[in-house]
Amino acid sequence: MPRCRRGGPPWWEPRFQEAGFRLTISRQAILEVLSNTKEHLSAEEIYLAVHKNYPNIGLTTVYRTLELLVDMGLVFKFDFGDKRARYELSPGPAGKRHHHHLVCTNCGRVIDYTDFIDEERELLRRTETGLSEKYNFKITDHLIQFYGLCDECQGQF
Amino acid sequence: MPRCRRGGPPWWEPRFQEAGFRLTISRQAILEVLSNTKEHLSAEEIYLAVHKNYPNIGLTTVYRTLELLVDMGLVFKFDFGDKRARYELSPGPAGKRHHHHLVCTNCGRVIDYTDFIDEERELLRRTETGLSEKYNFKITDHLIQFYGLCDECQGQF
DNA sequence: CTCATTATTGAAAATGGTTTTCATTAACAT
DNA sequence: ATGTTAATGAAAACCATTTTCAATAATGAG
Repeated sequence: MPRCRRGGPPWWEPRFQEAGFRLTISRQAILEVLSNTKEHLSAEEIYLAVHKNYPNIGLTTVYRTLELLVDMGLVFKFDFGDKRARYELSPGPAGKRHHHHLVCTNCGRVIDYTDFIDEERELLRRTETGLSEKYNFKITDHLIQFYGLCDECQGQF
Repeated sequence: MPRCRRGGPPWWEPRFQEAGFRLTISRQAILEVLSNTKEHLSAEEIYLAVHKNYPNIGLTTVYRTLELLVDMGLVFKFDFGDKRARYELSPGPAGKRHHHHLVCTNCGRVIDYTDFIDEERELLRRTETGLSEKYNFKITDHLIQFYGLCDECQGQF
């Protein structure tokens, strides 16, 4: 079943207009899949989900579209150490909050957390200022991930 | 030319003893290469460096050894987004300081920095405590990287 | 020191996620 | 509508990494 949208066009539509890219069926389908999941899907998982409704959309297109979406900043690409890239729709204008990830090194589970983002933002600000002065390096992005054992996996050790 | 060591056995030797692994020529050669560079070498680069002195050590062994060293905690494995893993000798007992990385998204240059590590440690401590309580997640490691434009690449945009 | 045991190794082949090629199709401006 | 050009699908290529398997070397026992 579709998510609650008030019929209006999805927020990413103007982004295509501006950038001059065509908003094709494939691209919409892939964005739909990403917007309807809380998971961190791999390219193949996205392909399989899209394939249910659009059996003629190929894996190649999924890869190409994801690359485009990442370049456009609509989608984030992550590496959680399981040998394949995983994708996640960016928070968007009024969407999810910015978050980071906890990765269980035993079972691979990934937990999103939005707590402590404020502290991290403060760290980021100071680091950015400092490093910018020292190395003349302009920070545009950051990656913060924590690794460890999740609830269920702690018992095993 | 060899680094200044006072002839004593390298610090990683006992780690092999304890773990019950054999400290073979290959493993020593690879550790030597890693301890004599400031770069973030890829498996192939390590292979090429080792190959100069030990032409009979194969790439397979380099991969296998690196995996072992990472498991033993003697070496860190990083992904800077250039499609291959890069390796770095762990700080060791009296070695380099713990550091994080600045990655230039234009030229790929990687800068190590040890500044602000204290702030990060503080963030880590608080985050660890908080997330541990909320999700019962035991943090054992973290990955913090900043992306942006290095000194030289800023002019291009 | 010698031998047996078992970890380690090298070469070649396999793996598997991702990218490229190229002919075909479909979006969009006019 | 229609032409231009971006976007697509299928198959092949790519390429870092892993696996296979027979050969070799490190270590402990005697």
